[in-house]
Amino acid sequence: MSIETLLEAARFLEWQAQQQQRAREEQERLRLEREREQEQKKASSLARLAHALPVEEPRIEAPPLPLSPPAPPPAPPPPLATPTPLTVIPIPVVTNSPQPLPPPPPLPPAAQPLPLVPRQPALVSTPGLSIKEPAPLPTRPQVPPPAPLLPDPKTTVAPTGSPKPLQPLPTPILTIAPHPGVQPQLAPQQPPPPALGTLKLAPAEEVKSSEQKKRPGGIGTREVHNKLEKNRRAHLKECFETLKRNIPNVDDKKTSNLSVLRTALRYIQSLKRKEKEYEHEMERLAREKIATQQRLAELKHELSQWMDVLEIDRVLRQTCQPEDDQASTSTASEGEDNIDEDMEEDRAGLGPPKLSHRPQPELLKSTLPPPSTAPAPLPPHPHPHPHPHPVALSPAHLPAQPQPPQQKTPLPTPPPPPATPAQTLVPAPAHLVATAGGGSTVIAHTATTHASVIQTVNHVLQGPGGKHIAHIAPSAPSPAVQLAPATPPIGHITVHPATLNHVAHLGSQLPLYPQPVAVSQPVAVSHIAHTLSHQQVNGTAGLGPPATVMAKPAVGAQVVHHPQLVGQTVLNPVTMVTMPSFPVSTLKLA
DNA sequence: CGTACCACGGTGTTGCTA
DNA sequence: TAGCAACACCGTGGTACG
Repeated sequence: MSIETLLEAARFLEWQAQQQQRAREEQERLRLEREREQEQKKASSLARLAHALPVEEPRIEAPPLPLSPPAPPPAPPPPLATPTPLTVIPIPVVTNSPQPLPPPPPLPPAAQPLPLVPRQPALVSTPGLSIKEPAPLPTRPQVPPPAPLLPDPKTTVAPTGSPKPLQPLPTPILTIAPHPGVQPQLAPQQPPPPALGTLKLAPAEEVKSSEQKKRPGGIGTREVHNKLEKNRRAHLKECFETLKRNIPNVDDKKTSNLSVLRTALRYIQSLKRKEKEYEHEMERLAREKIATQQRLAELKHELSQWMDVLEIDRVLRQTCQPEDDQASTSTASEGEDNIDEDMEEDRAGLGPPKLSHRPQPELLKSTLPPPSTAPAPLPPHPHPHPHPHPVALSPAHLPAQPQPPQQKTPLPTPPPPPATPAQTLVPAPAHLVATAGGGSTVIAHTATTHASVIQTVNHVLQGPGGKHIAHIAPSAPSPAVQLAPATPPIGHITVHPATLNHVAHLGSQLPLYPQPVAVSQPVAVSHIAHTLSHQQVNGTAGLGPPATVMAKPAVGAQVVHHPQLVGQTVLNPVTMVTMPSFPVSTLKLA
């Protein structure tokens, strides 16, 4: 504020100086004109008209009024300096008004000018003079405000006439008000625009009191105060406009401040509501995300298990390959294809009905093809399922995997991936044991490294059976260590009656599977054993279409369905050992 | 003491209504 | 078109605060 005031003061001073200069110029010009006129008049009609003077005087006065507009500026200058040059100076000084100046020049002490001027000083003198005179310079600050405005009012007022100007005048000078007659002249000087209101209020008494008050801190403080208040309101207004701009759907100019506030309130409330809604939405999405991630983890786990199984199977087959050459082996398969293949092989003269070993290519093929290849696959590959190789015995088993038809019948639906914990699946070395004891062939095809299973197989192999084929394809890595923790009890073990003894030992021999071993349908096993003895193991026994194998009681296929052994089907007379913990565990004994 | 805030009153403008 | 209400603007005085 102080800065502004200073600036204003500076500007005022400049303006004042300019005004003074102009006033001087005008005054001089007027003087010259008057002098010239006077000279002319005098010269022309001195002798004739003695009245000429009065007429001229009015003229002279008149000019001052019209000139007054410009004059006013000079007025403030009342600065004594200007007047000095002129003889009139003294008068103007007192009145502060430019008008005084004009009158003096004309000297024509005629009627009007004189009375007016003297009155002003007199009236003002008491209150105003004391102030103005003592501190001409200090007074400037007060004068300035009026000055800038003066020009306009004067210009407008002056022409109108003496009476009208009076009203406007009072305000500026403050003290002048009382004198209507004087005011007109004075008005131009100070009547700055200072609010009309103030002017109105300016009745003499009030003005005096206010002036007195103002003296101390007076007018200056009030003006400053007004200015501050004005700035404050401007700022307030700006804030309202800013607020209005930030509120959507608000008319630019037809909304009052009150409506702006109300609209803003509503807008803020709506934003809060939206915020809450979005928070809830975010929470919901977060929960959904967590659930999805869990589901994804499960799927990954299943996939990893399946992949392990596939890998194990592949490795197993690769490893089995050499042995197959020596002893006929068969991969799990009950499909027609397998049989057909076996048949073909037989035709090819690969060998007797026994166990026909597959050439590696086939094995690889069977393994390589992804589970997807077999839509309704049998245990083998319908899905990378844990027990894709349910059948490991008959020669037909090896090639079997690819065959879809059979799969349908035997193992209806591949069980969902075992819920077994995600153990690290270590490709279990396949154990293929081929022994030719008493003309019987025993093939153990296992995809699990689990010691207990292998042990079992070995044990079984040692038994008195004819052909013993064990195909164990656990889905789980089955390292003993890993299985130990949460190994579900062995589901079912179907064993040839003759091998029951040995199987019975499983429970005890399986260090990791202390659980009792269940032997299912020993009767059926007998059939199996019987059929096996008749070359059914190799599939050449006329099992017929794999799809119907199950239906054929003669086949004596023993199918053990364990909740977790979905899709495991043993078409050939075998003993299937299912181990829940393992994706696939099949033990077939012939 | 300077500044800011508030309240009051006056005035001008604008839009609506009888 | 006059009257009215609503609104904005302004000046002014009082008060609180740093």
